[in-house]
Amino acid sequence: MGRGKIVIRRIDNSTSRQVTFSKRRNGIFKKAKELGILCDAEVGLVIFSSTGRLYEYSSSSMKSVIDRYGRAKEEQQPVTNPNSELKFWQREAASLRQQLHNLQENHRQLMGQDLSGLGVKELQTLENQLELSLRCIRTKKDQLLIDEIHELNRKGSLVHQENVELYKKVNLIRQENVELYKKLSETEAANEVNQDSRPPYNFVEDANVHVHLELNLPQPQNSIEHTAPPKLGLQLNP
Amino acid sequence: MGRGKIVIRRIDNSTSRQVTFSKRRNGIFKKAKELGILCDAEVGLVIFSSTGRLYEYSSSSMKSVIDRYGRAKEEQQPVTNPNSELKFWQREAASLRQQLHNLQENHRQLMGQDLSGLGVKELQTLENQLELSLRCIRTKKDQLLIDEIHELNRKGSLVHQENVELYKKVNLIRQENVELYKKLSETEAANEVNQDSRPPYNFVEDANVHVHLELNLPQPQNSIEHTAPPKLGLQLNP
DNA sequence: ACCTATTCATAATC
DNA sequence: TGATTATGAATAGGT
Repeated sequence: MGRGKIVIRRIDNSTSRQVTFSKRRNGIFKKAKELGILCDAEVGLVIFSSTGRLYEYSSSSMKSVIDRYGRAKEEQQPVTNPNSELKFWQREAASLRQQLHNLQENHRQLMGQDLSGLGVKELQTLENQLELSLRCIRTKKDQLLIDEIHELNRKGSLVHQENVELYKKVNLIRQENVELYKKLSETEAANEVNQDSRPPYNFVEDANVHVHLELNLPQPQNSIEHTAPPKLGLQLNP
Repeated sequence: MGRGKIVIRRIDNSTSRQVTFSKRRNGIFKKAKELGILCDAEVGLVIFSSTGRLYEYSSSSMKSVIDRYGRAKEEQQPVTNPNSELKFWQREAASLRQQLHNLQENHRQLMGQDLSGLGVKELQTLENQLELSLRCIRTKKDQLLIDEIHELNRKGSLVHQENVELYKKVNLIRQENVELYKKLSETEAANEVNQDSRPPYNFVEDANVHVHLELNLPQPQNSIEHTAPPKLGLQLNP
């Protein structure tokens, strides 16, 4: 795989050796990565160049790989007390790893990956399960949205109620205003002072506002005759 | 570098994953050896397969490589310290348990359970994922079914072809029979022997069979005139 | 570092 | 598994 075939023996020329080292180091690192990804393997690779420089690659972390290596290499030490607890944890971890592995496979299939090796019947089961899940999730989502709408309506109602109160107050104050204006007129008439009467601007303004709002409320359903606040929100249960 | 190009991503099919693992593991070990020899480097390579099996190569000894690695990293790695070993396993188990727990939660949600605590946005994401999965799975299933139909059609064709050959033979033999009968009649006539001629039962029987089969084959598409076998199977690509 | 002829690794197939 | 082979990848040697 080059311009010519080479025999595998130490390259004498130190420059070529260095060049070849760089190239092949990259090559092997690439291969290591690919192996890890393609085959779902945990890979650790440590290389010291002839000059002593360290190069390393690990699919996870070098510490993890070395630890695992150390553990995997321990099949000696037959009978000692602290060993039994160690063994327990080792078995525990192995079991957990296995469970995790199984669940991961299952999970991937639920995600629609890794489907090769499944038959029509299994695919049908998966499909049914997913449809079921989908229905649950959609129901839940719709419920959330409906709840949110209800909540908004509730708040709208409160604001509406508040508006009703405010309109009542406005009416009262306006009434008071009218009364006061009447009294003032009477008093002025009694005093026979001929001044041009100032028009009640507040009153006229309020009336305008009132008419404008009435447009948004075609059916007044409460006892407040002329100053009802607009109804708010999407009414789900009228 | 094979019969076809591949993308570097986890191989779904577990059998091909294993096969590829074997091949590439050998490949990378070879590369590691060559690098060590050609470039006078110290190489350590540790690979755990997805099933947890350990494979290793070292140009010198793995212990030496790991020790040197530890020194280069200015860390001490007492791989065989029973106390820290115990701690490690306990942490490992805890970590695995945690991962398992997370995955289980995720899994349950994919199954449409345990949806409380999710917002509309998360539910929407889940829904999209499930719809995607569903599409994948249905595609896969449909493909399997279509493949099966194609296979059945293929077999049907073979049988059909065989039938064509058989019908040809039948025709030939019938022809031969007719000829023989004619000759026999002529011979008998020539011999002026006045026997009642026996009707050719075989011929009549064949004709009946022929008519019956023809009912299943309204459009004879080959040159065989009277004895074509019925066409089989659901024709997907006519 | 880049180029390319050549060897090599390996994906697909049986 | 193991063998085979077409094909793409790695790389030796050169600039």
